[in-house]
Amino acid sequence: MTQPPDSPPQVFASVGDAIDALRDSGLRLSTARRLVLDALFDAEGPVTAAHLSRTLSLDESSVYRNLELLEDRGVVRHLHLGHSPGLYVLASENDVEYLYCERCAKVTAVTPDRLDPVREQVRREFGYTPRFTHFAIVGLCRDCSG
Amino acid sequence: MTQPPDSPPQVFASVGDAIDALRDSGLRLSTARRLVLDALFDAEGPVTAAHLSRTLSLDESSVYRNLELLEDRGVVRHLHLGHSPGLYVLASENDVEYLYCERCAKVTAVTPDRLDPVREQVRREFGYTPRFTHFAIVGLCRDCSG
DNA sequence: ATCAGTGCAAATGGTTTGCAGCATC
DNA sequence: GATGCTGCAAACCATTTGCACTGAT
Repeated sequence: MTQPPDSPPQVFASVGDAIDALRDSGLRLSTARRLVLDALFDAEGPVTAAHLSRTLSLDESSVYRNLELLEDRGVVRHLHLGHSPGLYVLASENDVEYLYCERCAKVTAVTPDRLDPVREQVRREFGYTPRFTHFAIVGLCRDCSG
Repeated sequence: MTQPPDSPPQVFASVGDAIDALRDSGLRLSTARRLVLDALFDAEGPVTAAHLSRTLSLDESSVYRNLELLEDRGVVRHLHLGHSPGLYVLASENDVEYLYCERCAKVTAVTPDRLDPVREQVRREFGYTPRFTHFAIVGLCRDCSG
């Protein structure tokens, strides 16, 4: 169950910085933790816990525990594209929002400011301020909406 | 896995009509099926399979099988509000779209035409045509967005 | 009498939890 | 040496599937 801003995003320039900060807050730097952080720093985009578990040869429960801990600390966040399992990314100052094609699975990531007009329109019209960082906008991309 | 328009919505004025149509298409009218349809006709809003199973004293697998069958026939559809399990409703000519507050769980249902301007804006700007019938717009309602 | 539809039980996928041992502080 | 973190196993929730039996046609 993930509520809005779990914690303010904590952005670090490198794995080292992130680890320093974590150590300072009284956590240990285990091999698994370092591997997960490394992988997230290197990742192209959001990845699943299963993927991390497989590629890093770590137990899935351990991966989930680390991701949860990092998410609580604001270092990581997760999102859902339609029915997809949780996808994990490093948090960034301005968390990216996603559009997802439910037909061809194409994903487009955009900075929140680009969706602000949409957000504003929904807020004015319906009183809800949408957040597409955690649950993507789901629909059909240009190619699929024929 | 649910793709866009599973089938065009089949709208019936009463349970009887729906059942007639189903029988015509070669299906049997079992007690369980009738109970599920009755319950959906009577329901205030979208309900879970678990809820139907409990209140109707039917096996959950049977409920899921009936819902799936009805969804394939366009009589029923299902949706997700954030992390919620599947919620099932009768299909209607113009399927309602939902806004969901991830803080207080408030739900607002609106007719698609009211969201058309938003849809159009997203389409113009990003090339995606969002469909909020299956995955709701998730964010904060007025009261919760302080 | 046929065979679609049922309940029960077991399997699935994603995620969480309990626990005993290991490794980091 | 204390204890945070690990892997393993088992549990969890939502959903699906296999199967032998039952009941609508």
